[in-house]
Amino acid sequence: MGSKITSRKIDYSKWYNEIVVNADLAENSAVRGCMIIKPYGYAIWEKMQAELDKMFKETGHENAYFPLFVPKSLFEAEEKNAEGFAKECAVVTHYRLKNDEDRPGKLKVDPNAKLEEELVVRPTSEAVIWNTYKSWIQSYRDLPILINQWANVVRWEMRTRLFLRTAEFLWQEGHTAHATKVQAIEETKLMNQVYADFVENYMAIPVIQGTKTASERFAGAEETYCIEALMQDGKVLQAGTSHFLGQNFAKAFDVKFATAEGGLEHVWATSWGVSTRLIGALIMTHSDDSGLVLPPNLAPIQVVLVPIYRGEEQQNEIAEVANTMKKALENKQIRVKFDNRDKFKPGFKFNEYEVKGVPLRIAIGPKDLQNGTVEIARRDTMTKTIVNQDKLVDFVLNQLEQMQGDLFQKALDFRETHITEVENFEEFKNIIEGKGGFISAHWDGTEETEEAIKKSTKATIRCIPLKSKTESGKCVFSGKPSNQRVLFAKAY
RNA sequence: CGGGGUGUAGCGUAGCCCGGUCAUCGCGCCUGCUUUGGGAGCAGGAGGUCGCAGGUUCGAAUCCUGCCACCCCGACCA
Repeated sequence: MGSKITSRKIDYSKWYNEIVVNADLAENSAVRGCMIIKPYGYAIWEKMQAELDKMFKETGHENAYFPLFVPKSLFEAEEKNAEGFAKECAVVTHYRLKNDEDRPGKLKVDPNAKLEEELVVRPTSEAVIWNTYKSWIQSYRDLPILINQWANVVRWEMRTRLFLRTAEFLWQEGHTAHATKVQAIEETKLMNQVYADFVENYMAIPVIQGTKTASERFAGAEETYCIEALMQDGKVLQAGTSHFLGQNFAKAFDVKFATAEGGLEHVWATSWGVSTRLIGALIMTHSDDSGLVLPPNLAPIQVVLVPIYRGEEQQNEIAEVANTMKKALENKQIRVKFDNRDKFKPGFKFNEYEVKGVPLRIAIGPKDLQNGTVEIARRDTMTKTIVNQDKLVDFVLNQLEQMQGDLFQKALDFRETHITEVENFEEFKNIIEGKGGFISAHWDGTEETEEAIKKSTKATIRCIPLKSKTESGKCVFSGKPSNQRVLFAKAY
């Protein structure tokens, strides 16, 4: 369990649920496969939102909001996209309930309130947005359109998994329109880079950037860029995608613009998104047996102050010192909580904040008052240090920065030791069944081989990495010639 | 939709084979006192249509039938 997960036999879902429930992050909802995010978990999401939003704006994007309901006729306009999502759509067919005469006090759907046209609850918003863009775009002067939406979407998956694949989830979806193919592809790559930067720098999760194979591509996309992250149990999670949509949506929704040269052309599109699935990635990358471990850059509470005292007089005395420290730390933009609740003992609080993954805990007791010190405990290493009060602020700043870097490095080391180059299919199967992680292998580029490997091992091609050298070799499955290695893994 | 499993207090559970002081225990909750440098102790207390509906029986949490819900495995998962 926890950080020492090396065996594939461990019941990972149990470990995961344990952390989630203990950490007050979420619990299963009465609604099938949906989730309830408690305030503390939501605070993490808000922090992620804030940082991502900043990055989107720095790259020229604006926020907007589009409807939750998509009329079926609009939804089916881009055929590939519609087909890809058809099997997981929640559909609104009626708009009214009425009293059930057979069961007093109960309601039933009013058959007279059937909608003329069904409404699809958005599984993604391309359709409704491109229908809107049609009226916003006439000239090259209207381009590019660089819009992002923060929203919820619904995908009626047959099987759900908390945070990783919930029926309803929160996300952001960017939808851009460009005058040229080159610009659209640049946008696609740019956002892939933004995601990689965010996930690595804020979440301390190393990712591999790459492109998807045709079979793993987004329905309706011509190219899908992704970031893939390795979890502690050896499985891989797709953490974010950025799609080059070509002119597919422009053609489906008839979005044309007048060029500077006087021509009329379809616009080029991209879409990109990350979701609350990232919270799952965060948990599965850093957590250990004692609960969550949050990277300082994301932690809603970075430092918690726990007083230790005997009697009201001493409590007041310590509270005064603690409040002074709190102010000093807050002056350096550190997020601090002083937990002066008298109902709980220190040991209880220590445990509580460990479960919640608070990076640093400062304990102040009578000994510290006497010595002018505090005890500082680090969540990731579980080490304690006695620090002089006058050096507190510098120490904390330094430790937060250190911890952010250490968490990333630890995850990176784990990943680097879990990328295995293999040359034959026997080896391939052994790694997948045993060690797990990424497998770097040659692939002949055919869908048949990809499918056959998936059937035989459950491993899929996670991506064709952007940073990979060309190298000639033989396909690990078919033996046919190949000029590049791709990354295989079992995925969530 | 297939295969397996589970429904007993807010949560986690014992009891079910073999029907009869069996509604058990832990956590949590409430009151009081003592506690506070690693999840407090003691004493007292509140809280349950045993998933639902039938049936068998003198008697059902327990046996039978049907239904419902949830979980796990699979199919599915841009």
